[in-house]
Amino acid sequence: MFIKIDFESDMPIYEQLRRQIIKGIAKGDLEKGEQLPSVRQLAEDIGINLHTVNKTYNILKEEGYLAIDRRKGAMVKDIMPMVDEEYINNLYSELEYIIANSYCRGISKEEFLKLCEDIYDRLENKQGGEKYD
Amino acid sequence: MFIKIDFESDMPIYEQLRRQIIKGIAKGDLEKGEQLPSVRQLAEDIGINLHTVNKTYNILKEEGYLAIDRRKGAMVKDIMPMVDEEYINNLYSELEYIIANSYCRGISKEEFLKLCEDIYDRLENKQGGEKYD
DNA sequence: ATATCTGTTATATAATATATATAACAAGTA
DNA sequence: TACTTGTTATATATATTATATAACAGATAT
Repeated sequence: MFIKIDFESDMPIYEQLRRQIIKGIAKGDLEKGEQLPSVRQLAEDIGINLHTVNKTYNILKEEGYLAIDRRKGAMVKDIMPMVDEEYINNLYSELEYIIANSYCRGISKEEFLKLCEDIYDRLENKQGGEKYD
Repeated sequence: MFIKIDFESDMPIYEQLRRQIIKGIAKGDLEKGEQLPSVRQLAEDIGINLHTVNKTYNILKEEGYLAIDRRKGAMVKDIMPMVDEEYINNLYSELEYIIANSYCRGISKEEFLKLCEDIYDRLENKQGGEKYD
């Protein structure tokens, strides 16, 4: 896999892992229906504990990203999770904070939107193969 | 003050407080040079411990938002913190995650940019008074 | 001078979150 | 039978978060 954990980071390992898997799905590095490594395998690859991987997998299952089959392990769901009210509220509040912080520091609306646009474009180009790098 | 703490939240109190102060500065609810309540006063108002407020104030001082005078207390700095490389890297990585999450859930680039634009506009209109609500 | 207000420092305590280690289990597969 | 899944349980260690209490230096107001 493509996982890189920063053991010096303030962010918990299980959360770093969770975010990288979501990024992986968004980029298409992880395709829908694709099998993920077993909790033991991934834990060994990264050099962390099996329970930490298990925690991440279960959170992602709860969020609607993964399906977990007791015998086959975890796979990326065919259908991605919904945009419910809770998600929107969270997104709004998170963006409100990030934008407030950027705004205070003098980042203009245009700069900020450009940054978001670039990130979005980079995702969409990655979809369906490695046409661009 | 305008602080509302959610004691059920997973987010630490000191971090909720930190974000609300940053939002307050961005909105202009807290003006540059303005005095903040003393750590004891604010702690009492919110119903939390003095040290929790103190922690937030010191983080915000470290980040360049506040100046703390031992005798007068904390005030909003006249000059806002810089956009250094560390901040940009953090912002990028944070947005990359948020956008990946939104993208997976089917939020289009246009929807996302519109949301950011609205949040930005709302901030800018709040500046310098209550012209709009 | 005295009382009162700042932030600061120190110490202690409790609860929770994070991460690991080890072992065992049920169920499916080779 | 041996090996693979995730799962469950137990235990332990460490770090984070939050609180409580007390005291201190320095400035300010009465």
